[in-house]
Amino acid sequence: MFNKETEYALRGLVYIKLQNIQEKRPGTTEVAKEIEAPYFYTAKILQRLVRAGFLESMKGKGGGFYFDQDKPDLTLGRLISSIEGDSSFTGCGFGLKQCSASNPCPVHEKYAPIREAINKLVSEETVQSLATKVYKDKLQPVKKKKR
Amino acid sequence: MFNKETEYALRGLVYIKLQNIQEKRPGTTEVAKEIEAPYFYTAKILQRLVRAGFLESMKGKGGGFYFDQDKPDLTLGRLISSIEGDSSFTGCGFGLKQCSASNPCPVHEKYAPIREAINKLVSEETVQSLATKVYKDKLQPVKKKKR
DNA sequence: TTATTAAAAGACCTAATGGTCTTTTTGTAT
DNA sequence: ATACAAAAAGACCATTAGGTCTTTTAATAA
Repeated sequence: MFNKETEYALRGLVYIKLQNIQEKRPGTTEVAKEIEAPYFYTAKILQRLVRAGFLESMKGKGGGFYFDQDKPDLTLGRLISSIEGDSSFTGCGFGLKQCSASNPCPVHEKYAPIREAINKLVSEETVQSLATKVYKDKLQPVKKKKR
Repeated sequence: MFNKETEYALRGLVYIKLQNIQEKRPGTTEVAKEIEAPYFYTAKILQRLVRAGFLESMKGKGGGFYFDQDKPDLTLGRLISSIEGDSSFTGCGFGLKQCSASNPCPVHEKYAPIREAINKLVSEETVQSLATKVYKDKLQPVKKKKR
């Protein structure tokens, strides 16, 4: 669905936040292992996220990555479009450029509700909200249905 | 949303079908112009579609591309996954590989209805159904709302 | 104040996608 | 029968995405 960089970024950030909740600051090695991404590539991606201001880092012994609690939560939408551009959300879902009279796009209407749902999802959910969910699931696993 | 090849293929096929309805068989030149894609690249893509059995072609004077009316309609899903692989539809929407207990994917549930809607759309709509819509819209433009 | 640890920077490589062009084959109209 | 028109084949090139590695900078613990 997304490109590799976005996927690694998303997974890495959620993991980092998850560790932060537990008062830990994971480093590149740990993150790369956890998200099953190549070490150097992970390092590069995390660097970019720091430069973009989405993430903080500490050098030296005991260093690692962490989120600034004072900054607002990072929505999936902002993260994704910072990496892939916002064409993923704004463009016509089926890539039929002009939806004009002379060249109408026949999928547009049918795709509209889907695009709306996606936009809702990525503007409501944040890296932090996802990490929190994972954390809660860890503590208290989902109840099984009766059988 | 999709890669270029998929986009050009989709747009090209819809255009070809649209011409077929009007008893015409467009050639590469015409298709490329219409979909605003590079001539040679369009040629290559159409060739692939013919080889894949999605489309027929005629060489020589008066030649061009057309659909075999006896073949079943080509769903968007089949077209897309023949070009991009089916990972676009089957994978977890947010690329968080394992949705297991140890590494749960927190977006999965929220994305599920969206994926379903997409799957429905791409399995119901076909190149032919889209072309027919465009054709009808051409003949009888959408009614404007009162104002 | 120095050794060690970890991120930052940036050069570099590889594979995949996107795109171009020339030559060959095939069909059809005349 | 032949000229012409059009697709088929396939080599080739450019750009981007994905990935690797070495060197540098900065922080901290001892």
